[in-house]
Amino acid sequence: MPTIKEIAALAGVSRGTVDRVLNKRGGVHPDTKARILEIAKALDYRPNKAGIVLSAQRKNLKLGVVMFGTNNPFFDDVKAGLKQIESELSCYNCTIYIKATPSFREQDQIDAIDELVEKGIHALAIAPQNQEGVVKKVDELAAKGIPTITFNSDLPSSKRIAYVGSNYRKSGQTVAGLMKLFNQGSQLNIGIIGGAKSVLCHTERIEGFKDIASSQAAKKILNIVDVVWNNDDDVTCYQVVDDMLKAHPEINALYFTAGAISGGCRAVMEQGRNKGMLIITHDSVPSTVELVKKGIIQATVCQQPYIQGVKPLQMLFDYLTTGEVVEEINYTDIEIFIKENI
Amino acid sequence: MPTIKEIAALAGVSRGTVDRVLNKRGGVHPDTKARILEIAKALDYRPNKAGIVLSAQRKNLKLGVVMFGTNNPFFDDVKAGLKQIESELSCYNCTIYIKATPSFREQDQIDAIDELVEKGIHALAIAPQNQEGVVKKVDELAAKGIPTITFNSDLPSSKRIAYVGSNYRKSGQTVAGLMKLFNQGSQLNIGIIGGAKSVLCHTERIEGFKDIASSQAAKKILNIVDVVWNNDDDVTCYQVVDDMLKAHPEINALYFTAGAISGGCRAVMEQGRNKGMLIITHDSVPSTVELVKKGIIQATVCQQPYIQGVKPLQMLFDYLTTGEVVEEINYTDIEIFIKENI
DNA sequence: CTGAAAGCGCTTACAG
DNA sequence: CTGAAAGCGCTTACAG
Repeated sequence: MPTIKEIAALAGVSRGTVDRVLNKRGGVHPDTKARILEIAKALDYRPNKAGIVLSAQRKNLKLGVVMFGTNNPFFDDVKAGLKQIESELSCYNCTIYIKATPSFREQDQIDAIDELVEKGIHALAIAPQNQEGVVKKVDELAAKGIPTITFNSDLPSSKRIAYVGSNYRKSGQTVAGLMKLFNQGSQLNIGIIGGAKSVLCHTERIEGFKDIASSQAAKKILNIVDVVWNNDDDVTCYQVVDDMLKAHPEINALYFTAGAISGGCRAVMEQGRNKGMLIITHDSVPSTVELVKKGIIQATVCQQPYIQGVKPLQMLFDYLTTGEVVEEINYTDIEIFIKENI
Repeated sequence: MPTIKEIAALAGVSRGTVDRVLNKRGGVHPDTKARILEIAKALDYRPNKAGIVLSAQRKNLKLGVVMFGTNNPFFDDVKAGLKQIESELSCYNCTIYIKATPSFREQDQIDAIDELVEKGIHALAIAPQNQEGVVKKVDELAAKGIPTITFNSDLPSSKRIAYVGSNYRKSGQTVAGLMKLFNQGSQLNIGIIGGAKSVLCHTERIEGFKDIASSQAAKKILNIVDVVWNNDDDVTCYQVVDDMLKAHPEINALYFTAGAISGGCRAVMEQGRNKGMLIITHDSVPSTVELVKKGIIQATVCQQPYIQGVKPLQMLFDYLTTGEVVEEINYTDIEIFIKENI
């Protein structure tokens, strides 16, 4: 592998000059520049990451993380990923600041970002609320030269450099596909339990489900009877499912598109409706895993939460140190778990 | 983060001495050693990987890879993983030598290992045939100080330091679990198509399938009618499936536990038996993906082949440079793909 | 526009 | 048993 030192020797210049050219720092005579680029290309130069990272330690990088919904157990796995990458990056003199805003208030998230900027962060990873103020704030940071990566939920209209998370529409399609397979022939009368109408990922999953359910091939099999909302709250979920099942004795399948699943399942069991009831959910919080193992939930479709914690910070660190171009859309895998592989 | 330099200053010794203690190179006065260890512990010293890797470049590490079944398209994804990690490690002055032995002959694989040792490899990654001679060879390398990691297929009785690959028994169980869900209530009469009786992973999958099929809960639903072998060969597979279907008109489900799937599916289609036939397979070679998309195959259970290429070399490199303790058993995820998420 | 030097953290060969 | 020095590849602040 060629090094900057070798290129410098071949070009008859100093390593500093080669560095200036290769990293586009400017201020190099065009002829010298051309010569260096040619040699680098001929030798197929690729920078040595260990060298870059070691040198970058003097920058004392600071990365900020902002996320909402701290009290949702889904985020426990995300946090585990954050802890892991934090421990790795701390060896490189890189500090992570995490701000979790329990509420869904726009201003809280904006304040959190401001506090981090105050601390001097060089880049931001955010699980954002889909609100205009947050988009504006992200664009503001971009203008200041602070790159942002969204995770778990995207802000496609903002100037964020990348997104790491689920393709929610496709995961809703996958649930519909599973239901189709799980009940070949006979009809399913389906109750859908969403989280909140205002949360994009919950509605996108339902859209995805409908993509398949309303297709020619599935029209007669997947019959959506009702859609209710539980605000990710267990007590509410118990109530709405209890009501829905009483109102619709024909329901024989449930699709939980968000959290608070166990409350809803309790209603199913208390009404003695779990026998013959097909239940598919998302994510693998402990209470869901328990219900899958017991056979109450037949399948749960997951989105690699751990990776959602690790990858954004890894990408930002690489971006800031090696200047690596980042992939814009990084969908996590849509993983299907049943009793046997959970 | 504390560094060796800082510890040396605090202990009043040179960095070389700290290095000797921390990396157990011996030859340090017990008192000095104790003092250094105490300081390192108090400061929670963790070595800087960038420093280690940079320094390790002078070792000019060589890693060997041996794998069989080159002509099996399953290994294309594994090879893609190998290429990726090879490109990464080449920046660190680390060379990868790959030997693919097309045959299943024991001696070929042993010869391949010997050639690599001749080249001076510091460690070996091998997708091994489960044969006594290979086990002995791996133990021989271990005695020489050359560590081995198995991938795709394990040699648990050997002195290999780790395994990266599928838990085949569990993946067979997962297929049975899917079949149970896919046909709630009515009975499935199942034909199983294995690869070769002598290949451990094929038989383990069948054992796993039987674990579930013979359980109290599934006895009446999952009825295994016949088990045939195709030697991972398309022509053979067409023939055995053709015969099996003719002999057993009651068969309404097929479990392909190995390769050569498309040949078998052709037999199903030519007999007009695909309507109402539940087919579950393993892995995602292009022809299988095609059949899943067409709806001929309902689901395929995969084992992260790309990771099986990347991880063994990554682990060996880390082991040789940082001395990191390696996890012994590294099961890859059991991934379920259906039409919607493939 | 360019170079020389120091430094990031770790390891190694040599000298004593 | 221990230390001083050089080196892995890259970047940066300074001098010219």
